[in-house]
Amino acid sequence: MSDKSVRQRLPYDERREQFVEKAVQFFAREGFESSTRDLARSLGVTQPLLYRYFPSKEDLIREVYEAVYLQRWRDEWNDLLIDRSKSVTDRLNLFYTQYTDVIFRDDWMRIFLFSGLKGIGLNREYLLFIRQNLIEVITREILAEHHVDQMPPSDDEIEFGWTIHGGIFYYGVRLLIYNMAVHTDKSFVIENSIQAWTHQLVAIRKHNLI
Amino acid sequence: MSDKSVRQRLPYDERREQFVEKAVQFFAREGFESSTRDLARSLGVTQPLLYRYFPSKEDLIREVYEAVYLQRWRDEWNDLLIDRSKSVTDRLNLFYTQYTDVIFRDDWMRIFLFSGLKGIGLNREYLLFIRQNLIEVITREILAEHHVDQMPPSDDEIEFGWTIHGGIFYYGVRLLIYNMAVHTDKSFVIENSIQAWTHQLVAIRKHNLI
DNA sequence: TCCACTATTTATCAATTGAAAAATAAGCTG
DNA sequence: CAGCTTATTTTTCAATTGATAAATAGTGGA
Repeated sequence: MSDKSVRQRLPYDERREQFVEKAVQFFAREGFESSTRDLARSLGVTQPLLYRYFPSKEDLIREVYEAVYLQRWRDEWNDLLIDRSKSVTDRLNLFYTQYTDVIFRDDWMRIFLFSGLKGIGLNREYLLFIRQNLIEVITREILAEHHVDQMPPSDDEIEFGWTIHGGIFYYGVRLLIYNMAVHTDKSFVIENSIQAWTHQLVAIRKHNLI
Repeated sequence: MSDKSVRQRLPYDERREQFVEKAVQFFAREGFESSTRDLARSLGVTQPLLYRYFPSKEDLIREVYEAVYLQRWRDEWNDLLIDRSKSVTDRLNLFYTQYTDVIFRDDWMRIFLFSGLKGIGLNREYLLFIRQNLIEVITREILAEHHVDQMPPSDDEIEFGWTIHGGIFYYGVRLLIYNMAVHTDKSFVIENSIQAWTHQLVAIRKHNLI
């Protein structure tokens, strides 16, 4: 508002990138129902300019989703999780420390929850991805390390993985969404979750083997 | 829209109650950004009538929050959780079966998440209530049953309770918010969560006693 | 230096929103 | 049945919304 006269002219791709990047933060903070005018103001441009880059608000939001979801999973994690030169516990500790560094951020958490409530398909896709690349893999690795991997993971065993994963996720929700005073260090939560995961999973498996 | 001429005249309290009750379902389904006109339509009345009962949309929403949160905790649960004539496992099984019957509903889940993202104070109050009346109580009971209750629960031990509780909660989120196909019975999730809770909590305590 | 291209702004629209004011009618009391 | 109370509807408003069209001004190339 102060320096109206200065018209910042950026190349198409650069401006577009800037818009998406800042839109992530904006919508995470204000919710997807906030106006395109407020978004434009926070970007330091006028509102119609947004429509030069995105046909509609909905299209912009879709790009926000994609920016948040698709670019945060590191391919190296796939290798780490099956690296049997390390113990499963070490692998899981390393993975969840890094993974929570990525997702325990205000923008990621809030957009994940916002989009879930709006019923976008992307959430389901993401959860399917997590199941395949994380829950199932870890379950197999734990069973292998304890030499009880004669049969593939059952639905029930996978489900217990979700419970633990959800517990860790919920720690982030309480921390970032509900701003609860969390008196415990993240590493402690991760450590105990992993211990409980391995121990209980083996217990389930052995119980079913009888 | 069909029978405009029929003007249903209800006593003040009755109509007010009806409005709050239906508003819970409406906002859970459509989100809090939906218009008062749509809400009124779903109620079968005209939009200005809402303003005879609530000064503003915000006030109505506040009442929706309260209706959802405050009226769902059963006082008998406080007694159940400390009833040492039963094993802690039995108590927890009974409690979580009933508790999830109450909160694993579309309206409860969605309004809980919606209001959390909007940053209403009620969420924090509710979580503090859960901590005091559930997590802390259960932690004490588990420690007592295993005769390791010389010291009160530590923050870390409470935190692990949250992890388990969050895992169960997340099961509901996947089921009701993300509409994921959950192949496992609720009772199985509860059972394993409880087993993991008791086992891991005692492990933490014994580790700290050394 | 001038011109063409296009990034950006200004001006504007129609639809929707929360909310208030005025008009109407249901139903109780005498 | 008359009359009063008030629950409910009709009408209306100003503000905000997503989106479009036209005007303007940077910037690179001939």
